[in-house]
Amino acid sequence: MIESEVFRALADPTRRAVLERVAAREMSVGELKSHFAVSQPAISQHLAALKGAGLVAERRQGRFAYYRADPTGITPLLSWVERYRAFWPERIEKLKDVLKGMDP
Amino acid sequence: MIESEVFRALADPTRRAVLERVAAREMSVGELKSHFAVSQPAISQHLAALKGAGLVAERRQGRFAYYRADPTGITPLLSWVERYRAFWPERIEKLKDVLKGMDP
DNA sequence: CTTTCTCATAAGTATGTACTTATATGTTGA
DNA sequence: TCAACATATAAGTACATACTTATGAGAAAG
Repeated sequence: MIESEVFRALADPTRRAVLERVAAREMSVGELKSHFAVSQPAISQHLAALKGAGLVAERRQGRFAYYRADPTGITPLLSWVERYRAFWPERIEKLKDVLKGMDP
Repeated sequence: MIESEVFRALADPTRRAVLERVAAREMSVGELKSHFAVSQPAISQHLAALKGAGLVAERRQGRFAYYRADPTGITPLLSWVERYRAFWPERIEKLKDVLKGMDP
């Protein structure tokens, strides 16, 4: 299930930090690695997980791989939250509007 | 970190389903169990994880334990999403309003 | 008191995950 | 052509997690 993949991808703090880096701006694996205390394969593995969850996109150029966050990636998460509407009577209505404003 | 606990708690599909049940209405462990194909200890363990993440609250009455979803529990998740503001220029502003409307 | 119930905890197991080092794949520049 | 580079993949390891069965703790009912 895609929902589970997104939640699982975000459950790891290092992976969230990686996502936040590539959300700030597109970045190569090497530059990304320079910000973390883990090996290059670990970064590549985190990126693969984020990509599998639809949270990042990849652009290949020569021997470099540039990653950036995909803004549509957290949609499944927001959709899941939206399903709490019955539980959160009024508050959730505004979130619904946010979802409508997003690309489908 | 509480963020990680929330994401980890929600990463498991059974646990999300449990949370959705107790979000619909307060329920005892036994009744909750009747909706799932896992053992009673498994349900208790899922509830302990959800409680640890602040997603459910417990009410004890005699030999029964009643669980209900805690609406403030997903706040860390929404706060994390809100930190994407720089990445999602306009869309996220509305989500910010949602957070303001919530109990702190 | 003792049995029955509701639930939590303990202990064991199989699978998943986050990392490592080593190596493979493909690209560039000397 | 080939050596250095950037990244991905493979394989191994330590720890986490999702389950199980067995048992413990407390409340209710006989």
